This record gives sequence, structure tokens and C-alpha cells, in this order.
Amino acid sequence: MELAKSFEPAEIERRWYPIWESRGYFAAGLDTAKKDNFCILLPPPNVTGTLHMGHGFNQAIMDSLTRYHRMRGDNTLWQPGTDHAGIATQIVVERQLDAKGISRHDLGREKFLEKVWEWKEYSGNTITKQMRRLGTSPDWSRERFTMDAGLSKIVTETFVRLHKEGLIYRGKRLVNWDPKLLTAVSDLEVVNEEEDGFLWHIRYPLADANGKDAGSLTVATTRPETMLGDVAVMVHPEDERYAHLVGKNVVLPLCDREIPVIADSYVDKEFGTGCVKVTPAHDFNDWQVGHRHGLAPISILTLDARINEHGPAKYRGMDRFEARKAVVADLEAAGLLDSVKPHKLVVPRGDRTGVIIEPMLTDQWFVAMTKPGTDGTSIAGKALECVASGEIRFVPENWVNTYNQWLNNIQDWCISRQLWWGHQIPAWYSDDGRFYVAHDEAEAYAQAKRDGYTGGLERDPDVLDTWYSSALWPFSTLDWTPEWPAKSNPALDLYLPSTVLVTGFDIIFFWVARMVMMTKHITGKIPFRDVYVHGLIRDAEGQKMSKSKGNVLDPIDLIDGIMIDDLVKKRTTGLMNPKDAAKIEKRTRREYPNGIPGFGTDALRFTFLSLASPGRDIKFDMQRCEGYRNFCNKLWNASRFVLMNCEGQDCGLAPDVKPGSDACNATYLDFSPADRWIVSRLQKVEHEVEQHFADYRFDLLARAIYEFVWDEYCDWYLELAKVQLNPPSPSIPLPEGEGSGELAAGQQSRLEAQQRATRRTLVRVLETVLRLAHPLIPFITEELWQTVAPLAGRAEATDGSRSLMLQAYPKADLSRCDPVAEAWVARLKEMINACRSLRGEMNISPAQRVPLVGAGDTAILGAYAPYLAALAKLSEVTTANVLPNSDAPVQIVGEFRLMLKIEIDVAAEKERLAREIARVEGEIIKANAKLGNAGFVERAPAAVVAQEQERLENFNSLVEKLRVQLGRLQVGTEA
RNA sequence: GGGCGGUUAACUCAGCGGUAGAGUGCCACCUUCACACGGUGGAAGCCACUGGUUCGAUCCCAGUACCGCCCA
Repeated sequence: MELAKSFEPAEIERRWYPIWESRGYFAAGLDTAKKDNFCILLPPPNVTGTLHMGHGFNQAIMDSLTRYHRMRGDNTLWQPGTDHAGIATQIVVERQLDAKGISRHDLGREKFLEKVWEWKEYSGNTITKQMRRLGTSPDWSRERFTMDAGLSKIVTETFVRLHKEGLIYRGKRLVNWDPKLLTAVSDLEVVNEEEDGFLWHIRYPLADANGKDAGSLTVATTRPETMLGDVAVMVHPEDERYAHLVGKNVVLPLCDREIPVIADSYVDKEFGTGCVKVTPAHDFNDWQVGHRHGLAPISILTLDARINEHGPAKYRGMDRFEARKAVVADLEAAGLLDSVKPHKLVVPRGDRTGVIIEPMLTDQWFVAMTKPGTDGTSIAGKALECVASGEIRFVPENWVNTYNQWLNNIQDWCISRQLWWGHQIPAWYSDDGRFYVAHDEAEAYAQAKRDGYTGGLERDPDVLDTWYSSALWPFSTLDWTPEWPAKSNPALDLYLPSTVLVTGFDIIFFWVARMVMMTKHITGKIPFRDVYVHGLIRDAEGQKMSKSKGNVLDPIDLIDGIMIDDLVKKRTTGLMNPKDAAKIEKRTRREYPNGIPGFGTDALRFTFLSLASPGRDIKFDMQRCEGYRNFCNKLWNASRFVLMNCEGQDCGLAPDVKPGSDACNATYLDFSPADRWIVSRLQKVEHEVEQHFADYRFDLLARAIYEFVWDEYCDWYLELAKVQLNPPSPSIPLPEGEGSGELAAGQQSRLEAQQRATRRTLVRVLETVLRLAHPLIPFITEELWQTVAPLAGRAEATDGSRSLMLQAYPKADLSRCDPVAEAWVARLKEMINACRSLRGEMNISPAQRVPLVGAGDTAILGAYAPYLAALAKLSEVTTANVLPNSDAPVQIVGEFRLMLKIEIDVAAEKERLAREIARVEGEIIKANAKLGNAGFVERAPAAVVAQEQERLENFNSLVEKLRVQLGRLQVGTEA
């Protein structure tokens, strides 16, 4: 089959993916006899929409690892699935309903959930379709969803267990409350950011038994409206200014209440007036203070953040911001407002809604993080231990700090959410305030009965934090059972713990730490051995990609390409704030005036992997993507070349011929130093690649492959092979002693043996490269391999029923490294480069062939001659013991001197030589200085000193020859 | 306030105790029979700054500046 002239990815991708999938190549390996098992859990994407660049990046890494281990013959599982993403998904669906003027309450819980399930089907399918476009190879037959029946059952089971152990509890606590969503959220779902605000100084008059004006205390606050819920004023115990007032009362303005002045070291004497109001129901720190001082909190806000019945009648029903204005105005009217100053403060906002989070006193469920369990260790303690002991390893390891720091300061985890979409909490309430945590309603009733309660039970309407079920992912997706380990299955036995978790640092707390905690606590096993933490994909300016900024890229658009109008439309529809549209459109049109060209999946994947340097975020650079698309094209065309030269030819693959065997001798296969060199280099690359996979250094791995293919195989070996396949034309004299003229029969057969060896090397190296690169760029390699492999003797069947996916991954055979051949080629390259740079400096057109005279070992020069002639565009190569006396430019390569026989500008050549002499003299001065330094000679390692001496000798000999050459020019011109 | 990372060519990034690298871009030449998504040659860097350790520092250590992130 003739290959297209250039690589056209679209059709190839469309064709291969269904073949791989339908043939079951992605299926989990369940061979219990194998000792190497490799498993990756897909961080389940949220069913809130579509995949973004971060997913593409994350998945390119995981798929490369999976394909690599699968080819290595390991039992392999890449476990896919999606996350119900409680809040996020509920918001998406609510917004859709909103557009039709319907609220979720209009529908009712049951009907609303039906709508969400519909959305889940749609979104889930979109995501898995996109993953397929990325060429990912998870075991789709094992796809899970966090709200599947099986996973839900495990959620209930763990909840009941933890509750029984006293590690899940219900309590009235101050929690982060989102007044828009009307639900509690966890600490992690609150984003604290500094914003501009004000600091109000308010005077609280001292209460005096006689009713006279006894002065006042001035408190500073950023939230004046919360004063309605004040229960005290506090000062620092060592603050002399206020010491005499501690224990007295002040009158709370606007409210008809007296509150005490207390002393607590929490107060910062230097901040504001050194005098702080205490509002335990609306501030986390004040809650602690109130608790220490036995002050009952007064909650003044309703759940939607309006003043409630505990506030003065005037303010009741006002929104918190409206109330703030009213309170400030009234204080001012009363002459109690001392000052208002601009002030920067940290404002907590809900990460989903952006509204200001209100600390709110509510009944919620919590997981106890630091309370010792029945085995004496807390959940957080276990998570710390797993990492401290080295059972779990972070890559790069500095993330351990982040992990430890968080776990060492962890608060109990609020897991209840006042939402509808999610796992409903398995707790049932009696009419009289008792509750029963059970696997199901029947069990709850049984418990109630034993408890002496015979009335009705009502299930807790709340659902669990979406991360609760995510925390169970490492074992819930493997169909863990409550009876485990008595009842298990092969996947669970083989793949818990999994090998590596590949994730961004943004979810170390949300997800990674919680998986460790829950998996370790419930199963006693760690969830995974390695945590490979990669950076975030940012846009070209280093900005985080977000819909509202309008800088998101869809990985599919980089694969297929997109017209500018479509891109603008995509970026500007469905905005939270439609006002951004104009700005986004302008920016997009400026950045992509012609839209985005399609690069294909392989190029995109290769780009992601190349950019995956550890410990840093990625500014996504489309030009890099273009460069790697070009690389794919290069590989494609190199394959075309090999096929053109090898298809239908004898590629030296007679069945009984193995490298090193007797049959592999000069009469059948005559490998040149160039052949042996490329094979030698190949071993080194294979070796490097193995190391880079083990170290998760995908950037170096991609580069090793890139450089081998382009710089070694294409730029050099293919060019050298052309010489071997097309014997030198008679115009280039053969080395001395071999003569020109008719080839003798023996020479003819030797030539054939050489060409056979060349073809064999061409095709075998290429075939190996395709296997080597397949985990990174699966489509192009598969397509090419189908044609290349039969020629390389790697595939018996040529009907297309075999796949590169199932081939063995190349393994380095370092005994095939060949230093002699490497040195031979290195010197040849030097000579060719020397000729090329001479040509360049002499401004010789690439089209012009020029003659060369070489002086030095004539046998070696003779062997190099045909290669030199072809690669340096020489019309003829002659050898001589002494270079002719001429003005022609000369390059010195080791012991060899190469002269291009051309007419030149003598002045220019003299200048060139002088420049070169100056450069080398500079090096000589540096080397001499070094070697003249007693400290260096005495203390530096002998090898380093010897190396320096050798350099110096080389420079000295070079400069001498250069001077001779320059001298000859001067003599020549003077004569 | 605590912690982490970054600063290397115009851009995006590797690297590393002993000769500073790649891709893209730029300049010149070349449509040579795999590839113009190409070839050959070339220009381009006080490796942020200041000290220290060392025979030797872009690299290790300390500090400074700037940029970014996380936590409180």
C-alpha cells in the first residue's frame, strides 16, 4: 500500500480506535500467575460538561504509562469512570431549568433528579467520546460512576461503619455556609481572597450603674452588621489601656443589650484599637472565644443571610449587605461611628457560586479526622503514616510537605450537603429527635424498635459531599465488598493498591489525601504506591484557563482544528457573565486570527508529554504543538523512504539468519559501521526510555525519542543508508587499492551483502522505533507499523489482524552497543560538518558540487569518501599525503586535513583562519590557566585533569595547523 | 505570617560542580529522486542579583529582588 505523501491524522485516528476497542485490547489483565501488575485509576472527570486541556494532559500521561506496561506484558488495568460532582452538576442542571423559568422546587426532588440523570447520561457520554478521541485505552467495560448502585452501596457501608466507630458524627457546629446554594460546604470549597473593604470604628458606650455617660470603648470591625449578634467585647489581657475595664459591661448600640468586656490573648493589641467585638455565631475565631468564655452565641442571620428574629425589629428581613448599610447609617446618626477607613481584608467566597460564605450555626455530619479509631490511630494519622513510612511515594517528593502540612492542621470534615444530587445520608430521624444510622430503612426501623421507639422515621434529606464517594474510588471501582477479604475478585486482588495516581496538585487535599485516609482506614491497604503530581495547563500568558476569562482551549479543537468564528462562539456562549463576551471575542480574534489548525491526536499528546517537566505549570504553547506535528510528519516520511527502498527487496531476513549467528556473516549480511552505529544508538535510547518511564520524566522521554528519530535516524542514518544503497558513481574514485572500473564478482556479491544489511537495519530500527514511540503517539505508529512490521519480520500475519498494541516493548541489549562504530561515525560526522561549514562560510550554493582533497590516513579517508561525497555535496574526493599548495580553504579534523578545491577570496579566507586561530588561542589560554593552577592539578580528579590536558593538546595541534595554513596563504599571495 | 516553586537565546523550556543546549522564531542559501510540516549554514545568552563553599559555580549554600502558587 502506498502511503500518502504527508501524514494526515484524522482518517487514521477514526479508523484505528474502534478496531482497538472492539478487539478488546483495553481489557484488564487478570492473569494471577503474572507477577507484574500495573494499574492506574482515572481521576473521574465531573459530569458537568466537557474535557479541558488539563484532562488531555493528565490522560496523555496515563495512557502512555498504560500502553507501555501493557506492551511490557504486565497485567494492566486503567480503570475509568466519572464523578457525579454533587454541587457542580446540580448547579448546571438548575441553570438549565432556570433558563426555562423553572426552579428545582417546582419540580420536586424526584423529578429534578430525573433531569440530572438525563444530563449525566449526556455529559458522561460526551466525556468518554472525547477520551476516545485522545486515544486513551482504559478498560471501558469496567467503567464506573460514583452513583452506580455498587458504589453507592459501598458509600453507605463505610458511612455506617465509621459512624459505628464514632468517627462519623452529627453536631451543631459553625460551618461554611453558602447562602446562595443554601448548603454547607467544606473548608476546601471556600476560596479566601484579599479584597478591598472598610474598617469601621464603632463606639460601644460603657454601661454605668448611675446612668451617666461613663465613656466608651471603640471596636474595629470589617463587618458592622454582625454587631447585632455580639455577645462581648474583648481586649488583650496584657493591654494596660483597657485592663481596668475588663469585667465591666458595655451597651451594645442599636440593640437593647449589655455585654461584658472580656480579656483574651487572641486579640492583637496592635490591630485597630486593640478592642474587638465578639460574635460567636458569625465568626470562626469568635466561636472559639465564646466557647472559652462560656458565652452563648446569638445567631442573627437566616439561612439565606437575612437578619432574623434575634436582631432588632428594624433590621429583620434585611439582606446582610442591606443591613450593613442600615446599621452603619444608624450608628452614624447616633454619633457612635468614629471612623471608616479603607481596608484590605480576606473575604471567603464559595468556589462554585462566588458569593461570600457565611459562618453559620447548623446541624451537620462530620468525619472525625484526629480522633483515634478503635485501633488507636486517627484517620489523618494513618494517612500521615503511609507517606512517612515510604509506602506511598510522591513524585516530585516535595509535595509531601504540602500533604503533611494539611493533614497536621486538619479540621473535621463536614460531609453533609443540603442538596438533592448525591448520595443521601443513611440516617433516619424519629419524631422525638433521635436518629438511627443504618444500611437501609428496615434496619433503621429495627434499631428504633430496639431503642424503644415505635413511631415513624424520616430519612435525612441531605446528601454527602461529592468527595466522600471519590475518596472510596480506589476500592469501590474494584467492586470491593463489605465481606472483603473473605469475598473478593481477581481485579481487587491484583489492583489494590494501584501503581500510580496521576494528578494535578490542585486536588491533593480534595482527593489524594482523602483517598489515602479512607482506603487505609476501611481496607487497611494503601490506595496507590506512587502519586505523580503534574502541573496545571495554563494559557500562553500563564493564566489559568477558565470559561470566564475566555481563554479555554478544548483539546479536541487542537486535534481537529477549528475556524475562528466557531472558536469565538464556543468561548462566548454560556458565560456566567455575558458582559465578558465582547472582551473575550476581541482577545480570541487577536490570538487566533486564523483559528486553530488541526494537529492530530498524536501531535497533541506528544506536546503534552514534552511539556511535562516536573514541578512546574505548563504554559501551553501552540507552536510546540506544531513542531511535534512536524515530527509526526517526519516519522511518516522516513517510513515512506524505508518502504520505498525495502518493499519487494531482500531485507536480509532469511529465516535462519539471526544477528551474531554464523549465517550473519559478510557473505550474506555485511553490516557497515553506520549500520552498527545506529543499532548501537538505538540500544541507548531504549535504555534511556526505560529509565525515564520509571522516573516519570515524560519530557526527557519524548525528547529522547524525538532526537533519535530526527537527529540520528533521519538526518544521519537515512542519508548514510542512501549511500550504501546507491553505490558511489564512477566519478568518485574508490579508495586506493580497490581501483575503479568493473566490479569483480566478489565485489558484486559483497555489495549485495552490504545492501541487504542496510535494508535490514533500516527496517528493523524503524520497526523498533514505532514500538518505542507507540505509548506516546499511538495512532501514527500503529498505522505505519502495519506496513513496516512484515518487512521487519515482526508480524507473521499481514492481513491487519495484528496490532502494535500487543507487541513487546523494545528492551535495550547493551551488548549491542558498539563504541568502535560510534567513534567511526562520530569522526565521519565531524568531517561532513567541517565540509558543510566550509561551504557555508565560502558561500557555496547548496546546488554546487565541489571537489575535495583529503590528507591523512588514506584507508580511512577512502572508506569515508562515498559518504563525504554524498552528504557534503562533493563532485569528487581524492586523497593525498600532502595537500597541494593552494589558496583553497582547509578544515582540520583531528589528524585529517580537508581542502575544498575552489576559487576563493583569499582575504576572506585569511580572515576566517585568523578568526578560528583567535578562538582556539582563547581556548588554549583558558586551558593553560587551568592546568597552571596548582590547586586544580592537585585536587581535581585525575580524569578531569587528563581530559583538560588532552583538550589543550588538541587545541595546540589544531592551532599549529591553522597557522601553517594561514602562512601558506600569505606566502601564496605574496608570491 | 508559614510553606513551595520559578528567574537560562526573541518566545516556550531542558540541563548541570569541569566546552552553555533543544524546539519555535529570526537571517542567508537551496524546490537535491522520504519529507518545504523539508535540507544546509548562521546570528543570538554577565544562566536575575550579592556574598559564601570549592582548584573550579549557571549548578551547592546563604541572602536580596522580582514573578507565581498553596496554607493561615
